[in-house]
Amino acid sequence: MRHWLMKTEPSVFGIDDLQRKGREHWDGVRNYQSRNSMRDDMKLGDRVLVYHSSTDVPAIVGTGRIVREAYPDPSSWDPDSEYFDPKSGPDTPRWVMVDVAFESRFAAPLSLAELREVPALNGMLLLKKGMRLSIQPVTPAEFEVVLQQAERKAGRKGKGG
DNA sequence: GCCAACGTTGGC
DNA sequence: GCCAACGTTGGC
Repeated sequence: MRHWLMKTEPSVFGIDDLQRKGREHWDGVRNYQSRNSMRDDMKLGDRVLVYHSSTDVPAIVGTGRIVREAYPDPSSWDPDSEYFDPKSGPDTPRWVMVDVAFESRFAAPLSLAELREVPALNGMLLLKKGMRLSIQPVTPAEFEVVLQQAERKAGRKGKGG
């Protein structure tokens, strides 16, 4: 089983939307490297960190799980979609998506700034300068540390500190 | 195949 | 809104 980080803009689709819907097809990825990750490496049951970008406080906000492996993204040949790509068609799909199921929503999101303060996450791709990939591999150790940090922060919050 | 110009991402 | 860092495009 692999671990991933998937970015999303909460103004478009955030962890609250994922929780409400239970699962969602992750459409709109238009970067070849991210597409290849989804197409070649994402497997059923893989775990996902959900990350909010382009928002006041960019943060990891919860977790999900891959519940359907890569299949063509129909928004790529929908002229009315903001994700439309004239080079993609039903017979020649250029872009793929996966389905992600909601798993958890952190009581206290872990902001980018907080993540940078965790020594064990020094090597995390997300924290590297210039890293813009919307789909990133995460090591099992990093994934575990993130969960621990989220629990720790939620615990502090719960005790009023 | 090079590379300049342009577009996008995304934190700040 | 700025701008650094990338990715893509297209002329040659």
